[in-house]
Amino acid sequence: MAASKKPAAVRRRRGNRRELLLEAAARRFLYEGYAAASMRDIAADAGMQAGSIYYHFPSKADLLAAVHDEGMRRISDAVLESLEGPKDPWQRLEAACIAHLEFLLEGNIVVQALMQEMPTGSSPIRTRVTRLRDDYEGIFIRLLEDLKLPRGVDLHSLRLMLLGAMNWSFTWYRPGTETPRRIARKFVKYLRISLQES
Amino acid sequence: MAASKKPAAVRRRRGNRRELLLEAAARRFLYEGYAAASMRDIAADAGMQAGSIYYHFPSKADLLAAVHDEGMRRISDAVLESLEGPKDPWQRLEAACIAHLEFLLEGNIVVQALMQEMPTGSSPIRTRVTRLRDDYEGIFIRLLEDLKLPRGVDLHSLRLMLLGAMNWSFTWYRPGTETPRRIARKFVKYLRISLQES
DNA sequence: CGATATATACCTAACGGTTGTTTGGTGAGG
DNA sequence: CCTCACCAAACAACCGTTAGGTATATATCG
Repeated sequence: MAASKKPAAVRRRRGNRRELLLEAAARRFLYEGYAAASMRDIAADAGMQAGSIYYHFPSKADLLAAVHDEGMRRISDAVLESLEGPKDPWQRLEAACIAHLEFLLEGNIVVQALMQEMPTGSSPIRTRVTRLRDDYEGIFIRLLEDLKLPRGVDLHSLRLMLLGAMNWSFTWYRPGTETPRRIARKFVKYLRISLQES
Repeated sequence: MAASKKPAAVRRRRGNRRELLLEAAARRFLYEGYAAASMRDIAADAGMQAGSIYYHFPSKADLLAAVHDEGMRRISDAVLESLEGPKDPWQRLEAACIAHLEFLLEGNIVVQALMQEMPTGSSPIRTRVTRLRDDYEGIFIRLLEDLKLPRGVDLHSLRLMLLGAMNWSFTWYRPGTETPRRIARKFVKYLRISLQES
């Protein structure tokens, strides 16, 4: 019995389960929605009791906010990293779209949870989340500017169109048929054919 | 007084409040989400008691299904009606997109509620809703086929791209800046420039 | 070095409130 | 008189959250 003195308990150190909790919450928020996901279920998925969540997060709303923050951070990092290679503006846009879609459709649960539920009302949490989202979409604004498109093309609408098409794919995408990479390439291609000749 | 023999009570005949209930439910589902909207609030908006809902609908899930059915019916009718005028394939596509976006962004609450919440899980309700949605999107498939686009253009992806861009606009659209009509025109234009030369 | 204090990361149990739903009744129109 | 369309009240179940206790790891001290 001396061998099992501290079998797995040693791994349970400062802040270890917090990450687990975040992932469990993201999964529940994604599949059931924020309101329908109960703190008890989330806690159970993370292997703890409902009350224990409040050691890590002050409320359910803050849990959602934390999921959003983490998701935005991860997809932002991935997209920015994808831009380190290519130099050609169209290739850069394509690389960003591929990274965006791959993270959204195959990536971590935490990122996918972003699409399902926005903090409701006009809470301070919501405004902060909105700002994070705007910052992220700013990346794509800059990519479109670099394309040097002909006058008369509204970059604002174009960004909304491209990101909208990609984000909506979250609702219909099922693994196995098309890869996120190929979907992203097609979307960019359809825009490229038409807009490139300046 | 013969004219007001049955002043307002006559309007309260078989199934009259059902419509009101549907509208109230749609509004609550839209603004608060399905799970967060309570039967008591919905009933109060329709001017009745919570229990009275169950005279019209057997459960909350069926209420959501009814909202979906009604919403799909309304937007389908609107889009099909918009196609009665124009003959040119591109004009027909544009007309359909305008009708789609106008109904989605400014139209009836019942239609807007479609975008917010899908029946979760794999319930029979969900599969029926999904089938309705597929039928509707079939309209756009046919419109794209009529365009006689060059080979190599995947109509399936193109439909998903176009409808995705439009549906996602529901998340960012705010009245006052751009009209749904102008947004639809731009989206179609960006595709048209690139794909038309065959 | 061993004993003791402290902080961490939970658990257990309970709180008041809200949930979807059911049951039995009721008043008015046909 | 009877059916339609509701009301009033209650049901158990579940909700987010809180309070208090506890075992473990780490730091402090004699």
